[in-house]
Amino acid sequence: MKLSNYFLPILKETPSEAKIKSHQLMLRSGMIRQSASGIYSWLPLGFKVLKNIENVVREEQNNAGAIELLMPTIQSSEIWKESGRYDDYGKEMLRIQDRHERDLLYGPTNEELITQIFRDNIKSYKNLPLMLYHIQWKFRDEIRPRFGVMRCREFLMKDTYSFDIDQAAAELSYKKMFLSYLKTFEKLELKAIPMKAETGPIGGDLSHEFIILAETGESEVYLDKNILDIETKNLDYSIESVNGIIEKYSKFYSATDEKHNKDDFNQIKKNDQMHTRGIEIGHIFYFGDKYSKSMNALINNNEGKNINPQMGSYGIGVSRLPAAIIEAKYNDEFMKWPLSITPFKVAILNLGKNGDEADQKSLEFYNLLCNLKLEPLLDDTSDSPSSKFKNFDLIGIPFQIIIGSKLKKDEYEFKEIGKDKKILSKDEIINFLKEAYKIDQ
RNA sequence: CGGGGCAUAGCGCAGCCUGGUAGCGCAUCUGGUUUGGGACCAGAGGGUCGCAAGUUCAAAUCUUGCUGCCCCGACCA
Repeated sequence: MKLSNYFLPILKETPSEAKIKSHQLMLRSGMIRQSASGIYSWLPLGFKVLKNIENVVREEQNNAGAIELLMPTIQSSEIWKESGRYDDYGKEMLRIQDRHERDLLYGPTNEELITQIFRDNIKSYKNLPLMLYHIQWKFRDEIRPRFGVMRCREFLMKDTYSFDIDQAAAELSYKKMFLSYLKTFEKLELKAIPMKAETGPIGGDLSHEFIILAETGESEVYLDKNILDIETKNLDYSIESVNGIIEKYSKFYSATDEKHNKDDFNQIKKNDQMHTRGIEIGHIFYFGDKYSKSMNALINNNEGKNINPQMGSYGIGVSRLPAAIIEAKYNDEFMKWPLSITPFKVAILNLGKNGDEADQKSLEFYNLLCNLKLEPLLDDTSDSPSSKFKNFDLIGIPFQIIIGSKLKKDEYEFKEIGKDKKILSKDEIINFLKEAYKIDQ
């Protein structure tokens, strides 16, 4: 993409309504614009990041054996009346009437709908276990939206639902998701810590929140530092690995303030005690037959008896993640996106003038990178070099190729954000990028 | 919903107290000079001062009501 053809409205100044760095940065770098309190438009740059995150999440759901489908944003009130949540959910649910004065709602979550789909189509234990998920916009009419996309009313969520024949099988599904969450957040370069959680209005008794540490986080958290050292890089979905995963974490103390227990916490060595804040980026629940029972979802077990399947649900706040990642990775001078989700893989800063050598070198390099699927963003505007430097440090594309008039024919300045500039040849840069992004050719 | 604050050009703000021609910086457009860490000169465009009512000869400015937005709290992915 050439910047001269792109839509990237960068703000030099910070809008006064943004109070935390992720919100400020997302506004300044032209990722989002607010439409109403807690409701945002995603501009091209932000949209790319969002879609890339969505894909990382999707890929790992698929690896875990979950199957993607898509349910609507608007739901009928009927099924919510069946489960009893039409009244329980309260004012957070946005209720709508159509022209026939039928009661509809903008879905805040999808347990009812997925249970309906399940009960209408699955009748036998032979079809279990089953994990279904979708990535869809939700609406919760929060009392107080804040912090940009971190806590908004309309948000994109990945929600998975598991159906199993009995509790033991359901716990295995739960552990699978637990593991897939660790892998997902690992790919996003986030250190996510699972913590035992309250189950809230969704109900049930086995539940974990996945939290990343950040001073601006909304939850207070207490933990044993050693939990941060648990290795998540080489996890696989073997039965041993899945079965052991929760135990690995339960060896070390970690809790949000709701579940915090002072006595337990004080048994940790003083040096290992950590009290800080965190951002919740995922939440998983096992809730048994809460919905399958109230909504009369029945399957035949291997004795020919009708039973209610055991269910769980597993959410990841996809639209919250860009902000959470910024909170975790921005260091007051520059932003560097994780390679797995960066909006462009490499930036080319053309410091030359129309038609001069640097300009030509930039275009050639640009075309080459496009052909290699290294998705470059070329700054071909006539802005001053210094303004280009500032803009690109703000946007956070991990690598920059800087092409000015200083260097010889096959010399280019190459910078990885946060590190010193190097002078490299074209081939060296391309090999480096191919390796960084694991592109073979 | 309780408490606090804000609303003037795309963004950041001044003007309001003490009523009388709507301003500054950035951004935008035109022309020119520039070009390695947010360049310079000259010119231009852009506003029902959030909405409504009231007071007044006269309201961005004073009064009342409404709406929107932000912050703190209770609630949450």
